[in-house]
Amino acid sequence: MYQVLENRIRETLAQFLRERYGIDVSIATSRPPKTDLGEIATPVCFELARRLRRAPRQLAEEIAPLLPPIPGVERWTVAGGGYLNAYLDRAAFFRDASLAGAAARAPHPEAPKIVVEHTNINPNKAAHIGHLRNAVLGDTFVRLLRHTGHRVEVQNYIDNTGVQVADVVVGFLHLENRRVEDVRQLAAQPKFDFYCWDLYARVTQFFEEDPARVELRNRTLKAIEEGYGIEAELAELIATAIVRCHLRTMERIGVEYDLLPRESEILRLKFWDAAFALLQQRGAVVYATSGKNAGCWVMPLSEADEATAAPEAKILVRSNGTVTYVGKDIAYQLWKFGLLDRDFAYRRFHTHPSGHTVWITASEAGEPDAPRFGRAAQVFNVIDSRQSYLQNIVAAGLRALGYHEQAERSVHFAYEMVALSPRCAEELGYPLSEEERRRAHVEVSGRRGTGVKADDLLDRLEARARAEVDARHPDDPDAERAARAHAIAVSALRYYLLKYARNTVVAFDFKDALSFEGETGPYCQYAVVRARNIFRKWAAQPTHSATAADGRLEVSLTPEQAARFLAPPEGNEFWELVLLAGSLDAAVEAAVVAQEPAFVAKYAFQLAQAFNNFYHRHHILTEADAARQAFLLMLTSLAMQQLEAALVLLGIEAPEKM
RNA sequence: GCGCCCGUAGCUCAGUUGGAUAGAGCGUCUGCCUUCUAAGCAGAGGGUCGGGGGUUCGAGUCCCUCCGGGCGCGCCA
Repeated sequence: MYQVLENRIRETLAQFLRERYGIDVSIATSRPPKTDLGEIATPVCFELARRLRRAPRQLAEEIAPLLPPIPGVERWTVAGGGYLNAYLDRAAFFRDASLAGAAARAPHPEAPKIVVEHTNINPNKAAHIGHLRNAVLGDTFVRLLRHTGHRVEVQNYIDNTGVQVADVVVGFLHLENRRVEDVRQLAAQPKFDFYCWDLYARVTQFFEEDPARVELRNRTLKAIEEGYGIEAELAELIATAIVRCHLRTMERIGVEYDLLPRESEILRLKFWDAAFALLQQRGAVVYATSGKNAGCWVMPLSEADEATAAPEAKILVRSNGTVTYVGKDIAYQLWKFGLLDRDFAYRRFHTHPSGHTVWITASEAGEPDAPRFGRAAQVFNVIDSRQSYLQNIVAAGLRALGYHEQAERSVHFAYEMVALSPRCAEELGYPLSEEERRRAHVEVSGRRGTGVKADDLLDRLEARARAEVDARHPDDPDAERAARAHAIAVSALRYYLLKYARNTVVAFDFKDALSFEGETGPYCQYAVVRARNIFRKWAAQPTHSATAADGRLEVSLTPEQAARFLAPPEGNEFWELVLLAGSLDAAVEAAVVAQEPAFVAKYAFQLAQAFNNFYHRHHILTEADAARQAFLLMLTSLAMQQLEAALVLLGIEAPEKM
């Protein structure tokens, strides 16, 4: 609702200034520090003052009385050195916000498609907290985009033919001397991803002990890429089993996908050949005949500099003819935009708990009723910021092909890594040097098997939540308590990963992550539960049960009464809650524009905090004045609805009881 | 060496195209449960926004510079 008012004010003001002063200026708006000063302010007169060479305060005083009426705006004042401050019609805002609710905008079926690629875990070991941050950020951003009416396709890229899978294959074959059948049995076990986590770390050690063993990896990788022998068979087996483990893990926190594109198909269907032909055709790659890159196909990244003699270039095809990761990524990015003259075949792979189907790519025999994947108008790649160099090269590749618009619309949705706080690393038994102990954080290494596994963390969160739930509601059915503990655990985890801005390194710490108090997901859920309790008890009163049976709040309150309860000064505290509750749309829009899901997390917490404060000060069920009680109920309803909606966008569900 | 990011309260972090008196959580201390659930609320204390210079009506925010820290820069992915 707030955003609607903001837009009205911006448009009206811009038009007014154009007509009266002949000036085109973008109108910035902000929230005044206190509601005494109004609800929406603009410093536009300062900008105007510069252009017209007049005093800002004088201009503001001249403009304020002349502004045309704006629906929802009661009056204007001039404040400070020349702010124009709008005072909203409180009762109208309350009514409109309550009526508008928090419904998502329906996407147009023909709207341009946005592809969001996230998760992308190497299918050779269990997921860890770093992967959780990726998935939670990506998933939340997808929810925000869909809520604002965008058509979104979620892709989770599976690098099933890479070095990491090859290493685990080497582990099974040469470290453990397993046969395919042995591995097949292991892969059917529930914690196969944990098994591979340890094996992968052992393989890393195995290579370090004797560098000559790397040859094993190279042979294995080649067999996997070309798809022959026991190695390829094992790689397929392992990667598919691990992908299923990852999907299970992500389903625990409410993350779902549309498509799993696999590297094996990019190879088999010769996506690279098509991309390479394009790159050659348009002169975007050159064959190096001399220098350190002799024998390779490279993409020049800068003009040859006479001073340095060696222009910057990225190798796309190695001298042995194999394609680098970036090369394959360029091909994949081209496919996402529908710029590659080929497509995958698709098969159903899995059904999420919601009933949604996840598709996987195939090289042949696709199912005929598969949706049309790819052909995006915009692509977000959720990848940690350590890969920004490579993401830039992918975009440079598109530009080199002349696809400037698609390069612009290739967004690296970057976020900083999740490391461990030194305390946490020591808790986990990793030895630290004196120097590391003084650091803000220490990096984990999947290669060495250090880090916090996603499922372990979730188990701990659920156990902790379960203990809290059991202490409060020992007599409730077991299944209900388990479901609530799960909802609380998910909320704690998702909020913890979403409250940090993307460019903040998260120094993971069990104490913070396992907390259910203060700025946490459970705190936000608790506010919703408190509101629900009020309605449950209110509806249980004999005189109300009839009206509340359909879940809708039916109380009688005239606009005049609402206006009276919201009037300053006594009504200010209510008005501030109304205003905040009515600002979800503005928070979501800001989050989408800035690509920063943390904005919505912060908003949810603020609203929960404001509601808890209100809850504490006003006892609704014992309110004697019927009109006042009706008002308080409506206010509670508004705050609850908006908070619930904000939480759903964060992937958090409030349980009935806590 | 080059590139990107960060430096705000004891700790962890917000601070939306530059805007009004810089905020929150945790921790510390003090109060509040016969009340709609205390996973809560209220209060106290805590700041040269890393240092210096500049831009302007106005800088935590933009520019320059220095200091400190993180991450990249491979015929790995």
